Amino acid sequence: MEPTPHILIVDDHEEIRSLLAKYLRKHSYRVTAADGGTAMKRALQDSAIDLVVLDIMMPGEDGLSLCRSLRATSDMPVILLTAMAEETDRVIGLEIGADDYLTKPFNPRELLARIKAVLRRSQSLPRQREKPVESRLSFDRWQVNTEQRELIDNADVITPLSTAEFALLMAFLDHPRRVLSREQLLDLTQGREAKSFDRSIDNQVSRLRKKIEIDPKTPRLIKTVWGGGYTFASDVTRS
Amino acid sequence: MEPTPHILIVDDHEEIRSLLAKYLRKHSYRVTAADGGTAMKRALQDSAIDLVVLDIMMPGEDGLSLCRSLRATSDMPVILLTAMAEETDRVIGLEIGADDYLTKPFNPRELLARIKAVLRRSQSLPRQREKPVESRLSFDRWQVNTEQRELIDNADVITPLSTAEFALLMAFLDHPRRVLSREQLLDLTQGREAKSFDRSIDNQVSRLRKKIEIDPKTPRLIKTVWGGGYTFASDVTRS
DNA sequence: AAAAAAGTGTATCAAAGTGTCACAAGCGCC
DNA sequence: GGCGCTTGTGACACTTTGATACACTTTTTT
Repeated sequence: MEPTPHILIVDDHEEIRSLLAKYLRKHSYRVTAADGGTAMKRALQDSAIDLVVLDIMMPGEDGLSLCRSLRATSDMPVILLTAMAEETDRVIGLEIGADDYLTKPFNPRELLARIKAVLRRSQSLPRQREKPVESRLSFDRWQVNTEQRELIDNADVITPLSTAEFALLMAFLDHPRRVLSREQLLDLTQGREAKSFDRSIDNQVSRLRKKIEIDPKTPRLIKTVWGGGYTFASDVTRS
Repeated sequence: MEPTPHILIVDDHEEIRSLLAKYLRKHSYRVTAADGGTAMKRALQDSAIDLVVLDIMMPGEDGLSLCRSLRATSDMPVILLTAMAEETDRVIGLEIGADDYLTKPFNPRELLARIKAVLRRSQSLPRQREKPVESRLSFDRWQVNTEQRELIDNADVITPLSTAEFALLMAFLDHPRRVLSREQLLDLTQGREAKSFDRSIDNQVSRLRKKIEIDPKTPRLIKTVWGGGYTFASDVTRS
């Protein structure tokens, strides 16, 4: 009974990040997006990542060396993306230890297939992960079924969550008791930047509150921080 | 709209302190300087510091152990300064958890660049660890639920607090029986500097008094110190 | 002691930020 | 295609906050 795999996308292009994130989420993966090496390392620290999709061409520390350093410390599965179809790149990539390789432009469906394949392969032989896998998340009076993306009540009543609601909830559960700005939440849930006057997070918060709060008018779980964002005000336990 | 970051410089050399302070202020950071561990701890208590620049070679308690103790209790970003370019020092520094590292002599411009980089990183995604989970605070006839950001009466009546009111109350509860100037309160509650003729703190005090004082006209908890600021005139107990 | 200056309390107002409803575009699914 | 569900946008009401104004208090000056 595995929880939903958690994919980390590392790419400096905002559109690619959000496109892939959206696509993979729709196919019920959990997704975190990072715009470079620094963000990648932080995400690996903060979350239990199962697979990394890594763009090779990035400003700053480039993808190949990131992949190499990743491989130096763990056996995290990696799928490389590149703009060039150079055979040499392919060779280098696989030599470095990438599990698979895709050249842009590619069909998201193809990436999905590769991800499935790599995960199946990597899960067949047990690997040691950076963090123990969490099986069940619970907070307040709720339990989260991350596979079915639904909430379970004390009384075993099931409340389904939409893709966006689930992503938002996971962002909060990954960072409880911390003020998350709307920008951060957008990045965590969709890997995209805010438009001007972006109110989508406010709306999702409103929708999520209706599902998890006893009285949505006076929320006790998702607190508003005026001028700052939102905070998840409850303990989260993994069991 | 982020407030200006507040940098704390810890160095025993007066010239270095004032030089760096001047330079960073010119680049519109807010700067506090400390000549050693004691002053550093006081500054961390009294102000909302965003990043510490810490000299490793200091008489008394040395920089490395200061850095270690800093890390033990918080995840404050730290940049270390050292006179020696020893590789071992670098390794030790980063192992201890410093975010970056600079060897003297260095160009102030370079320090500036590192500060920017570290702040960007530390603000991009909040870190995993956080202060120890809050206990219950109580004073006078009130109990504070810091998680829910609300006040609870003797008779279990709940009084909600706005974001700013809660921040102000926490500033007082962290420094009971001490005179806090309006500038300090602004820094502690919002991490910003006062505009000219800034009366926002006075306003918030007025609003907070209406909620916590029995008779707001003759306050017993938040006392005015004429020409000095305000004082919280009650014991605070954590349970 | 009176007058002036400096500092404070708070009502009032405007601006900024937030909650949420209605609606439409998009998508998946027959 | 048509239906239902999801999600972002725009709109509007409401809340929170800081600025301003003025009355009042405390201190300083004369």
